[in-house]
Parts: sequence; structure tokens; C-alpha cells
Amino acid sequence: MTTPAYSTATNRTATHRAPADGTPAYSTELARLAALLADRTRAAFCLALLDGRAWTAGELAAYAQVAPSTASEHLTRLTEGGLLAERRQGRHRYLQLAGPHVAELLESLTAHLDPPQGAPRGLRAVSASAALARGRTCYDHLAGRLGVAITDAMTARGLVDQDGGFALTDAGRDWFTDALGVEPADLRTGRRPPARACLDWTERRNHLAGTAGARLCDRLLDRRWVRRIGSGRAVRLTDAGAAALQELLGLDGTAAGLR
Amino acid sequence: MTTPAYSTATNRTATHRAPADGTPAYSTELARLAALLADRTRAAFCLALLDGRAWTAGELAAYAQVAPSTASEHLTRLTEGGLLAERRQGRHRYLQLAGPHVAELLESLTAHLDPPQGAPRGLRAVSASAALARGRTCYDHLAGRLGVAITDAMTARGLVDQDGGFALTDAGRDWFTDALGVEPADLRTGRRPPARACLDWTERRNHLAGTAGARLCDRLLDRRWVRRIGSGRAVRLTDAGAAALQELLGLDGTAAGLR
DNA sequence: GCGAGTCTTCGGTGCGTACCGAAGGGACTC
DNA sequence: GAGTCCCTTCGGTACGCACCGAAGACTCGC
Repeated sequence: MTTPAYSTATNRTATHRAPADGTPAYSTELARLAALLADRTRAAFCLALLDGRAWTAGELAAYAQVAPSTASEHLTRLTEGGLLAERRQGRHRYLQLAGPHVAELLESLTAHLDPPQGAPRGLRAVSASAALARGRTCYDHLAGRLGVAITDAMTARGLVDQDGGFALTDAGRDWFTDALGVEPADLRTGRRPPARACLDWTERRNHLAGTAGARLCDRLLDRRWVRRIGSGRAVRLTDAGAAALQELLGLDGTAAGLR
Repeated sequence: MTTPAYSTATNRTATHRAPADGTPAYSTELARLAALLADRTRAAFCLALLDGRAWTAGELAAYAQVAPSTASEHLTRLTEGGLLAERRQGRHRYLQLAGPHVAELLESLTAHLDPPQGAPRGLRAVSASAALARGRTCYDHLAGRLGVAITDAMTARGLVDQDGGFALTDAGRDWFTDALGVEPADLRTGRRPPARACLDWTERRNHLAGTAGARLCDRLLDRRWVRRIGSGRAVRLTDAGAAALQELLGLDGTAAGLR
């Protein structure tokens, strides 16, 4: 009698299905994590929240064009799944990514997607898209042509090493202190690496992420060298910022198509 | 009249649902990608294939304990989704991960999973699990205590920089040439980085991945310093390997719990 | 207080899909 | 050529879940 393993009653229960070598217990967990993102609406929420800010439930519902009740259920699921963090304030429910690790997770997933297939339609869409391609925030660091150009300039000056992997050099650490006033201790927060490569959606090249990327973005916004455009994630380089980047990194913002 | 956007006929079609700023067109793609892994059986297939070898459809079906017909459908879906590559040979269908980028994707997902909750039961399971924790392959490089110990030793000797991110140093490149006979040109293949951090499942610490990690694994297997245990992904350090690592990296295999 | 605004809970509908067995198509062996 | 093996295709079932509207809980402003 050759009863296949999958047809016996015991083997069909959840606990007995996976092989016993320990490793594959993960498959259920992996599937559960992936399932959180395996819905267009939930995926849209997460991508929207990749701008690093907190959105209300209603804003997200409108963004993804679903009923508030539907959004509410999805948001509960994402929060319980550990991807989002919520803050109840008055009658609003503010949501944001649960942390840098979630941003990294989303980045590594989106990095493996095909480039955008359908070009945006309509004037508003085109100009919004162009602004995002020029410069934007990606969770807590800079992306788009701006982010990539800064990273390239830092690499050319030996502040970032992209030859052997992706790391901030000793000179890079000094530069953060001297040029931006960021103490070395501020670059080592917990287990998050100082420098990490983040593949840019639009440029398809690496830009600087990690604590150094976050501190860089902070400082540039603080000093008004970069400003947010409206309320979105798009940013633009200011006149003062162009002059500063020219001096600190030898970066010609106009030539690099950042203005 | 305040008809909500989501209730109009046009807005419910796929093409009009996403906002028009260009970015959120990705949400559909992200959801599609995530859906490939959002099933326990498909997730188990992918995790099994993380050993880097090619499995037959039947082997995978038995591993995940589903009917061959069910496995066949899942494998077709994973292949069409770009995660797996197949090779038909005679009456067999061999499957493996479509490339290092898929291995990276799986790593970054599994890195965000909770540590294993249920300890493995039974003698066979425990010893298999212990062997995997001691040393194993992770796609094309070494993992487990062995992988982490080698990476730590390389870091202590200044061959790998984990301070500013994760990169192979100049000294590290020389070491690959002198100690292993790997030419620098062999460390730069296409767009894959020479060194990349891969978070170890069992150790929860980084080990060396990327082309350097792959070459290292190749050489150690070639020179019989490391051998596969049976047909699985577990590996063990040989006597010759322990001596070699002692000499080349000052690594005491016995003290590090590798033997 | 009362109404407006935000979010949640609940019931109900419909679609997608994971699963199996049975049957069929190639490929290998003897 | 017959039998065996591996895989695929197809039909059918059952379950999960994404979605909505309506009703309720809670906060805020007047």
C-alpha cells in the first residue's frame, strides 16, 4: 500500500505538514509576511508610507480609493503583522512604517520589480512624476536624481566606497563631522548600519541609505538646502543648497539636472 | 451629491484605481510579486531552493508534502513570475532560483521573520538542525556558525569592513588573490557587489555574501576544506579545512564550535 | 448639549485560488 | 513494444478574503 504522505489525515494538519528538519517551519512565517503585501490596496498603503511620514487612515483610504471600512481592516492587519505602527490621537488614527527595517524590506522588494510599464498620463501626473524623479525622500533619506548625484559625488571624493561593497570610509566619517556637524557616535545607532545601498526606483542606481543617509537628509532639510515640495515626498534643491553642494562635494546641481 | 470615488464604475476598473502621480502604479506589481510567496507551499519551495541546487518537481512536492499536480501548478507560477528557472531534462523538470537577485530577495524577507518559535522535535530533526546551525550553504555562499565565524575573522583581520557598512577592503582583495587564488576581476561580475551582508538565520549576525562570498565557498569546497553532508545543504569543516583556516585567518575551528 | 467628522464593527456577496484525483503525454528501461 | 516513471492538464470542491454599506463608538467644535 503506497498511500502518499499528503493524503493521510494527520499529515494534512498544519503542524505536521512541514518536513521535520527545523528549517521549513519558516515557510509558514514567510508566507504570512508575504501575504501582508500580496494585496494591491495594502501594497499601495505601504508604498505611500515609504515617504516616512504618518498618514491618517482616511488619507490612505482616499489614496488607494477604497471605502474607509475596507482601509480600516487592512490597516489593522498591517499593524498586527508588524509592518505599521499606529498612534491614536483624538479622532484620528495616524499610521507610519514600523521602522527602518520595514522600509528596507519594501525597498528590497520594489528593487526586484520591473521598471514602470505605463507612462503617467495627464499634465499633473507628468509634472508630479518629474518632480519625484528629480528628488524625493525614501523613508528617511534622499532619493531620485538628487540622492544618486550626492552619492556619486561622495563616491568620487572617496567618502563612500562602492568598490568592495557599500560603506562609508574614514574620510566619509570625517566629512560628516566637518561638513555637516554630525558626530561619529550619531552614525552608529543600534544595529542599523551607518551606510547601506538603496536601489533607486527611478534611476536604477544606488543611493546612500542607513544612518548616514538619514542624518544627511536631516541636515539638508534643517539648513534649508533642500525643501519639501508641497505636502508630498518630492523635494527640491534650493539656491543655497546648490551652492553648498558645489562647495562641499564639487557637485554641479544644474549640470546634474537637479534644478 | 457626494459620490465617493471608489463607488463609481470607472474608478473601479484596474487602470483607474491608482492615483495618477505615477508612483503607485507599482502597488499592483508589488502585490503580484508578494503573492508569489504568500502561500506556504510556494514559500517552502523557495526556501528549499535557497540551498542553491536544482531540485526536481517531484522532490519539491515530497518536501512540501503536496500532490505532484499541485506542485506542478505552483512551480509554473513561480517560474512565470520570474523567481525560478527551469531546465527540462528527459522526464525530469529541474528547478532552481532564477539568480542571486532572487536569493537576496528571499534573504531580506526571511531576515524580517521572527526567530523560530517551535524547537524541532525528534532525534533526526534535532541532529539535522544542529548540523545546519553549524554550517550550511545559503544559495552560493557559506552560512551558519561557520559562515559567521569566517566573516568575523576576516573583519578582525581588516579584510572586511563592517564599521562603515559592509565592504571588502583592499587588503581583503589581496587576501583573495594570495590566499585563495581568486583574481580581482573574478570579484567584479556584472552588477553584483563583491561583498554584501547577509543576515544569518540561526546566528542573527551578518555573514559574507556577494561574489566574494560565492568565490570563497567555491574554493573551500574545491579544496575539500569544507564538505557537504549527505545531499542536503549542511556542510562540515574538514581537518584540512580547520588547519587552513587557522593559518589563513587565525580561526580556531574547535573553539568556535565548528567541529 | 447637539451635529459633524473619523474610524470601527458587522453582515453579506462574489471572486480568486489551493488542493486533490483521474486521465493523458513524453521519456526511459527492458 | 510493453511497462514504468515523471510530470502536466483538467474538472470539481472548499475555503479565504477583499470589498461594500449600514450602523455604532468615539472625538471634536459650536
